[in-house]
Amino acid sequence: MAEAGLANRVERYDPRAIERKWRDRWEADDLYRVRDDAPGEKWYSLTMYPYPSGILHVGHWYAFAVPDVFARLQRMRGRNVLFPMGFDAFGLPAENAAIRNRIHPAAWTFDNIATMRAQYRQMGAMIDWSREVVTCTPEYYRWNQWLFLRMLERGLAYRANGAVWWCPKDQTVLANEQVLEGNVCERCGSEVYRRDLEQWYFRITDYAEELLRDAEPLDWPERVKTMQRNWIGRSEGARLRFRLETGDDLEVFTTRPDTVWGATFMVLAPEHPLVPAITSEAQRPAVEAYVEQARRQSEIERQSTDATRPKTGVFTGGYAVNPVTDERIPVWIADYVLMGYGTGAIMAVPSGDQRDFDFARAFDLPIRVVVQPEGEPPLDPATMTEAYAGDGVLVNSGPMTGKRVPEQVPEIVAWLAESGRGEAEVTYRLRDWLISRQRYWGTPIPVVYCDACGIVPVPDDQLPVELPLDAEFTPTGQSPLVSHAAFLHTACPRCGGPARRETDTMDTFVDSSWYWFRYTSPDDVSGPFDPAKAAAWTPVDLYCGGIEHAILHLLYARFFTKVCRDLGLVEHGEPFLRLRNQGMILAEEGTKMSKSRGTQVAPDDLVREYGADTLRLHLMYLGPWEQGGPWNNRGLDGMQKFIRRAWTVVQETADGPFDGTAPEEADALRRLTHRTVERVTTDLDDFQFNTMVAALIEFVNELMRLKGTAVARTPEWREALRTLALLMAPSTPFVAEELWERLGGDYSVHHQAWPVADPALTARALVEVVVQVAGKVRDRLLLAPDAPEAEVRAQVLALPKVAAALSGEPRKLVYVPGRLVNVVP
RNA sequence: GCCGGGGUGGCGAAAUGGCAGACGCAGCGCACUCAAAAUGCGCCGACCGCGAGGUCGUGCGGGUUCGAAUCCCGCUCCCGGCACCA
Repeated sequence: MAEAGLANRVERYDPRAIERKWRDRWEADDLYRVRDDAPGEKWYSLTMYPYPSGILHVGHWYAFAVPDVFARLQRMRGRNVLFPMGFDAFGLPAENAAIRNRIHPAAWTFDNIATMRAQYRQMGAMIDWSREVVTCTPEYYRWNQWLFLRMLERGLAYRANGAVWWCPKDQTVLANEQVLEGNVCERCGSEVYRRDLEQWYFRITDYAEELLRDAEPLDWPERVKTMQRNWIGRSEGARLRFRLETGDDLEVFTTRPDTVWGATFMVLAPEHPLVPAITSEAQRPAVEAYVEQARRQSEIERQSTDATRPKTGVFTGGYAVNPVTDERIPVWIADYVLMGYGTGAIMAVPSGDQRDFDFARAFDLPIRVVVQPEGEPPLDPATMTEAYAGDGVLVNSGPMTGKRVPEQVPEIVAWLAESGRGEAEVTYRLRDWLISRQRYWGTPIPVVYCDACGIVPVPDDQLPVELPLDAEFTPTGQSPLVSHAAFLHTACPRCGGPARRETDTMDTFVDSSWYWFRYTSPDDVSGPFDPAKAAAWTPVDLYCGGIEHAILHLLYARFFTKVCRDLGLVEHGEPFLRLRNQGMILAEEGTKMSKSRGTQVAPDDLVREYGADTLRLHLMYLGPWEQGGPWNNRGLDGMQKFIRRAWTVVQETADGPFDGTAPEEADALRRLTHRTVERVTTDLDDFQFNTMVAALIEFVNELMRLKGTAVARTPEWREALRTLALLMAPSTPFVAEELWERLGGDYSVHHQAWPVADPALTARALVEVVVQVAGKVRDRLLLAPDAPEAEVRAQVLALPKVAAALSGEPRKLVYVPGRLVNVVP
């Protein structure tokens, strides 16, 4: 009978039943509802919201379940934690899926959201769904429009000509990703080309300096900061003025104003506005042909072309005057000069710049040495094989000859400025943000075009400009909204006359540039968010997401935050104080997971078989979270085994009685418990989830070893079991709740305080100290961690193994208390 | 080309100046079982040795140190980012 009773008491671990039970209970109790006024210091943990692409794969779990562990730790520490969730619901894939399957993008999107929402519930993440944000709803994108209008008022949104892809057959603009290799339209296969069209831009370049400077103190991965720094691309130099023979001034930007005496020709970007004016009649056909050919290449293509590609270009027939030498120098055009950077024109100094050197050699243009490296034989233009861009002394440089560079560059710039030839300038690589998209599934840009009044913003009280759901979005070669008469034709808000709406929509990166503010007041109808609530919750304390957003999203989000600050909506200028990037989960063979090749791993099947807790642990245990790596199914069994062992220990020993004594063993157990608390806590704080799990496993392994001994009847054992449930709560929320209940704890384990390690108990009473002779381990000693050196020395030298390895007196003895002794012969 | 990150058992990894390989997977052995599964316990870098034990070992070559996977110099391979930005 007794045996049967015992067998009944030890239930089998059944993840499906346990997880269903607690999921229902938590939802019924609204366990994860976040209250603005709850006690505790606020903690805003944010994970990049997903695109509703269909179903969750393990990558989504990796990105979300692991940060959930961290957020749960903060909550148990007594913080008031916001850990919200939403969907980045506008975008190209919905439109493409709609065209392919003939369903409406809205239907496709909301179906996917429903599926994915249910999957996130499986995960056991502590999401407060009442704060969910879905960006394709008018309640959300209305505020994209509102923010756009505020930016328009301040000149931060503007309309300008920009080069875009144009398909002559479909008569439409194409997105960059619709242009296939060889500059071919993805729909009709026609050759496409660049065309200047008016587009909307955000003036992010106004914030270039601030974006650069404010990134420095952020607790972000260094590589992300470096990528942003490079993207912004600050260059110090000077703007110099050259006089053209047509009478126009031609301005150039250079980082080497000290080399202007070596400028022997000039090069303009093919699109430069002065090209037609400076071109001679004799050269005009060649110039026009070159300009036309350059137009067919995208800016991206031109920028990313290998720098070793042979230089191409054409002489315009025109000349400029070098402002310091008064020499007449030829003006060329070449596609290695980019219209979008600096002034779109350069002074070419072939002796000091490799590109100019290559160009000069290709077209037999003069080269003059102006910087001579010190202590080297004089450079000779006739025999040089490459440009010299290093330090040195100026030669052939009129009054500045003999100046050392770079030390004396400021003096040279001052001299140039005094004589009116130019001035110091800082230039950035960053371009303004082109937000127009000739696409349907996005936020309509809230302006109208009136023949009488021009561009007229839609007044705030007419927002949102709703995206019509009955638009014909199958491909006709036209932007969908253009053919929607009821949308297109409207009355001018200013004069009441007939007007046309803007039919372009906004880049979906606009949606994600402020969404975390919306979580703080998702139902606000008076503004994008409630400034008081935003002030209470933001900036975000911890932002988690993929490294692929290192530049665009994170830069745009920082820009929007600064704009919101300048609009008086928030006080801070940086949205995310701490950033962590998860690595990518790859398919088992180490390649990217792919839907089409069937290498995606579906978490639902794994949850059915193992439960969410096991899957969460497995993802944490795969390796360092910031590194990612190939998926494997096998490790799941190990994690399941760990949970079952924890389960077994608790089931078998939870009922006590805990009235026994075992002085030495109980003391050792307490020390182990506290040491485990310390390891788990510091590993979680350091985002080292894999070693955190290892600490839990070691703890359970030890409890397994001890469960049949007297120590399992002591109060210390009860403390150990309760601590185990608490330490498991963030990682395995379901089974931890079940164990906690079994241990008689108050509901819920997720409302308990995180255990704190007592430093007096984390130290071992005795430690094994390694004894080395000449750096080789010869023996070990059990010593108190603070044993005095004299005593240790005597003990060590008395060891037979040490004596054997040593002849005579040691030269030296190194003692690191609690670690090792090294005897140096 | 420039800037990051990395190279440790059969595999994922740990150790960031102090016992290399914690922990897990796989494998092997034992117990339980009629048997298998499940579970529990043990072994598990290479070489030499019957054994006690010894020698070697963290991509390669050097250096610093009583002591190096860890720090420094040089090289090599892999991954990521940027790349004609004047």
